[in-house]
Amino acid sequence: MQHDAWSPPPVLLTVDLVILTLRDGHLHVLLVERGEDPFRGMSALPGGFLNHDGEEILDAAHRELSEETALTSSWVHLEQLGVYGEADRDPRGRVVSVAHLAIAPGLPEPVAGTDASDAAWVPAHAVLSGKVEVAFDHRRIATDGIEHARTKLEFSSLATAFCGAEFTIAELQQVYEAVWGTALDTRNFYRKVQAAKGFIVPLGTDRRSTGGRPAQLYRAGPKTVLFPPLIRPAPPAAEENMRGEEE
Amino acid sequence: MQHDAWSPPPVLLTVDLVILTLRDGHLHVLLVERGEDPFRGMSALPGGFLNHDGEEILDAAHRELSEETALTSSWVHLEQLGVYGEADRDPRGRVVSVAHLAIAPGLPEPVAGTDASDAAWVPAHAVLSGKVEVAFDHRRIATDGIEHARTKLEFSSLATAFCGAEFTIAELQQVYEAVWGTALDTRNFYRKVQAAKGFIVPLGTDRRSTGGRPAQLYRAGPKTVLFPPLIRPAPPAAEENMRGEEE
DNA sequence: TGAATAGTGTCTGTGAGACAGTATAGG
DNA sequence: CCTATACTGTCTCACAGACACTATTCA
Repeated sequence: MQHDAWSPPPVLLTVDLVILTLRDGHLHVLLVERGEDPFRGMSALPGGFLNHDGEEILDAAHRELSEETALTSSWVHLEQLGVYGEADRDPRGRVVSVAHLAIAPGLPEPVAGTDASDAAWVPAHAVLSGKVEVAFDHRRIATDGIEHARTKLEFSSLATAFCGAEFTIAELQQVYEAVWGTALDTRNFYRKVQAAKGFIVPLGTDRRSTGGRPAQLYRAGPKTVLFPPLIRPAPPAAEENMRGEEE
Repeated sequence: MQHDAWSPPPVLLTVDLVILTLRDGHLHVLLVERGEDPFRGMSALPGGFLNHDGEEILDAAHRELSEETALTSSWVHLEQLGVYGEADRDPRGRVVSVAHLAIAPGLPEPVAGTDASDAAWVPAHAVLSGKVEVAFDHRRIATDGIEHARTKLEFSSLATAFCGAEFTIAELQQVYEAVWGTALDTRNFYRKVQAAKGFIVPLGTDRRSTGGRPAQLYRAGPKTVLFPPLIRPAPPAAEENMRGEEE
């Protein structure tokens, strides 16, 4: 942190958001259509520059989030993901982006932000697979964000952020299945979420009917870290290479 | 990432390093004595501003690392930790720091860097407990870095970065014990590290004598993520509150 | 042969996955 | 009573922690 008399080179700081939600049982990412150069007309993650008046980075992320989704801070999970600052990532010059991960309960419809021409929920697999082109290094950022969410579902109560204030265990299971992209055994899932004390707490005998037996309602519990964790099933690996990546 | 005609406020970017190593069986952090204002004479994490010529953030971290420890990039683990950009964290103005975590094998002696008056290995607990005062928000950064390393030891082969190219299982166990601050059962440790295929690979029948039976030498294996992981023993909790933090 | 370090084998309980049936509502 | 959804109980196996002894070198 020490410095000499020479003035260090200033950079421009932006905040970019990987906003995830569940729509019809599938994981979606919010993308906006860029209304300005560079990459005008192309899809990109929502985000923007810091305000002038010494705005905090996290505050800027909250601001962008509410501009894009009309979501209040409550019931939204927001955390820092990492810095993306490669020198050539933005043709305008040295622009360093602080990426954030936001998790929101299913939202009715996207809201066009002030800066963006249009906003839309895009299936996560379309972004991951490259079927949808995105500006800058935003595919990388989105990929990192989704993987971060997948991992964090195992060890934290992050999944409840995809649900509203009240939810059933079946809904919670759908969250895990959608984010992980795998089917889970209902009985084992019930056992495990209830074994992790402090994860979810039952709301009296409340219920909600959809044509079958009413379901118990739960809300998020006080615990942030899950113990025991809900380990993600290993994807079918090519024999003797179970889980574990080469260097 | 969209922007208007107004020019966004530039910020100054620094790179700060949490460099960890093992010395006489204890975890140590490298601190430098600041030679410049602000906080002149106080301890701080090594770091500095980006160079002018479009230097990459990771390159800057490598540069600071070698300036401070005379360590080549090889055998050093270096990864991004996070961004620390609170508006009032630096009295000079808006200075945003990209913190990095570096893990190095035991180094003989610290090397005074170009910018720092002095550099010294400080026991991690002295920094965590607050016994050593550090400048800026560097205690927070160091705390986050150490916790990150502790967690990552469970699921990745990071521990081998604390060792040289060749090491014994006993040495590897000392790494885990020092970083986690707990004693481990030798027999279970042997079983687990050998069960995680690709973690360590034996080097023929090489050996090294220190007065007892020669030990098998190993080197780091190709796998980066450990499966099964080496779960950190839960610290003795106050009954019925085993692992899991309040919100 | 004694000291010092390296390495191994077993038992037991808990948790994870596989699996099938019961319970309660609306029509 | 049929359908649709919510929930529960058991068995088995693999892994984790606790624990004690054997192996190899040097002085």
